[in-house]
Amino acid sequence: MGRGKIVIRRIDNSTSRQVTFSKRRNGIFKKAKELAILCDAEVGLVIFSSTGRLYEYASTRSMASPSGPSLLAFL
Amino acid sequence: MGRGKIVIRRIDNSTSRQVTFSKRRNGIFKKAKELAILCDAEVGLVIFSSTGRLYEYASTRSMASPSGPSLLAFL
DNA sequence: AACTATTTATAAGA
DNA sequence: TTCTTATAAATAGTT
Repeated sequence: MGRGKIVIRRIDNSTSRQVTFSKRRNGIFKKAKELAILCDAEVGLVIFSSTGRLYEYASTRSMASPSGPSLLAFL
Repeated sequence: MGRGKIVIRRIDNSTSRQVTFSKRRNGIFKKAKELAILCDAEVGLVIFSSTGRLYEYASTRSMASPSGPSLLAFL
């Protein structure tokens, strides 16, 4: 899915890893939103980057915590 | 991404919706696993189908509940 | 951050 | 519901 085929293993180069993370994070959030809409599903997605930053998506209020969309803030 | 282009809105036909759900659910789980490995990220994904069935994935133990991977079983 | 060549995901069909 | 395949979409490597 790109100029070359890749093997699914940890990307050693930290710059490349960060770039790939950013691209694929956007991709998976888009997929999550599409799935929720197309299929009338409830979807919760939580991602912690290797640097510890949190990214999350909840398709519905019931997939989120009472105070907002911080699905797993308790961890 | 297929024989035709589609608009992202709820699929009315319940059979089609189920088929699309099954395909896209597999796709997003694959993406989640790849993201976790490639980018050394922690990923938690929870999906409830419109029929109420639960599907989930947690890349690491810390993304899952103590008793197993039921990330949001408390909801 | 943009660009494309390619790979991958998948919509429609069998 | 599993398999196929034409095509849309995601993205790896590049600039």
